[in-house]
Amino acid sequence: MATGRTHRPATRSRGIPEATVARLPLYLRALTALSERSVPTVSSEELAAAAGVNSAKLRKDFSYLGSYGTRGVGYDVEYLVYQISRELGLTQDWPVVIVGIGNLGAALANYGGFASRGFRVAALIDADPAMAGKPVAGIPVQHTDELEQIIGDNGVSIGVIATPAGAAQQVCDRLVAAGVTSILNFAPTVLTVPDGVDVRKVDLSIELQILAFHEQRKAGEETGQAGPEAMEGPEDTAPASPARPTATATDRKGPDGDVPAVMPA
Amino acid sequence: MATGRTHRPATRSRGIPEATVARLPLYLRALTALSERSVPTVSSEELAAAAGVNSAKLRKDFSYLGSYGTRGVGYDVEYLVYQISRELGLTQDWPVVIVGIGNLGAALANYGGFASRGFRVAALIDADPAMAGKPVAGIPVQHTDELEQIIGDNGVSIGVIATPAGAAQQVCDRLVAAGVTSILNFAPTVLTVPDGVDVRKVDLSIELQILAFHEQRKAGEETGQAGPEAMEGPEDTAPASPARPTATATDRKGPDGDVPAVMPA
DNA sequence: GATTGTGAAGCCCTTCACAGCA
DNA sequence: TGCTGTGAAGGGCTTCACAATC
Repeated sequence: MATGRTHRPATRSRGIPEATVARLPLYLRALTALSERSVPTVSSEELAAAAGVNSAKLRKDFSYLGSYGTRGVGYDVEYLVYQISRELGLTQDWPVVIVGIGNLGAALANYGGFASRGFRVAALIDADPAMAGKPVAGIPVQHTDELEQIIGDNGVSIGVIATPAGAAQQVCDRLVAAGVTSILNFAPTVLTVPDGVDVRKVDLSIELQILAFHEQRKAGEETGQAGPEAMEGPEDTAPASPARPTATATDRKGPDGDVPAVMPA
Repeated sequence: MATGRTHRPATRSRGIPEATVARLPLYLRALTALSERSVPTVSSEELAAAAGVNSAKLRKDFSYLGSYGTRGVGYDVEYLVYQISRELGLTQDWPVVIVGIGNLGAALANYGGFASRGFRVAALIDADPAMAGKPVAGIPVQHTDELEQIIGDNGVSIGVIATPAGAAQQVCDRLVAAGVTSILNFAPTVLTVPDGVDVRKVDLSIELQILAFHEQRKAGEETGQAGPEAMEGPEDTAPASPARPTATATDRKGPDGDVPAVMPA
């Protein structure tokens, strides 16, 4: 997962497990697609396939919301769309501000998935005075000086941070002080927030690194190697392995053999 | 969690739990920052704070990699940076292609976090002929027709999909056929891939929906309400609740009371 | 004295398997 | 008969707490 919760880490929210909450948007998307095709009902098996999960998990998830299905038949699509939307709080309007209108901020502003799900981009905010007034996705960018005013006037409780890493904590502090209690952070920084404020993090490079880990293992398997320790060692392009500090004869009990000296292939 | 694994869902990779793998990039970032400040050693407590996790978890995570610390002292920063980089496969060069050079694709191409972590943007690919040759982040965009050629010539095994939802599966199929075995998907679609191909998903609107869920609960608590079912009901801005299909007197055994008729406040 | 490394306990989540119901 | 809803079992991850080590 590309993400990390910060607040309420293991607390069930009104009996609904976090893991279930995280899947509700997935179900909602699949259901919306069915709804647009005017499909009246759907079985747990079909819906699970569309959402990319297994059907037992889906039924368990729905059981936390209530008994919304009909045995022998399945789930009514429209009804379920409504119930999940309600549970997620999407039947109300959520004004959102995006801070940091670079490439990513602009991408977010243009992202259609927001408007269609109860979110409304109330304002775009950037620290660059040259950006002020310039329309992005049809919304004029406003200067950071007006941040507090904007939050207050629009009753914004959700903020999106798409600034460079260096500015993120400061922006975060101002958002929180102005009344924002939920933050979606795209900057590669760990944000510190007071209790009662939720932070979710999306980190593009972390996802790639996780993929690289698995990719490396595949490469190792292909060539009959066991894993990364068979692949590594001083490379042409990489810095040489730093010597173990304070190395003795008995330490370095890694899971497998010790550091080999040559990189195969 | 902004993400979803698709392949190897619960399989430990060479004894390293998935949850641990997902945190290694976090530790790596914190360690890199310490390294740049020339900090020689760090305790599990300090590093955990910098990475935003608890120290017992961090020590457990590192224990899967081997005994890389020194009791009574802590961890050697440089040594740990190298070991984690190696474990993640970042000591080698990973050529990456980005398909779909809209706002998001451009943001990804410009994202500095890639180059600094062993990833190299080998090519930018877009279906729009008007984009062809146009430089983005200093790299000329190439047309989709050349996709297979590019993958083959550069030995690309990791692809990033930043296209609209409708094009994602088709692009995915072509990437996989050309030899890509890891995909980072930003399109709001569930991708179907053959065994042996990893997909990770980053979905911007899902993260916001999860925040909205918690935000809604906070609002309910403030006003002394228990949860969403106390907040919902037909709203001015939302469509009225669809009637339960085939409703009888005994069904609808939701976790709390039944659907109220009026929205407070 | 300080801090790591790790068995053990507990918790949460997933999966199974089937009773219950339309 | 077909499919949902759910207790129970199983597995993985987190947290605790302390022995081992520097």
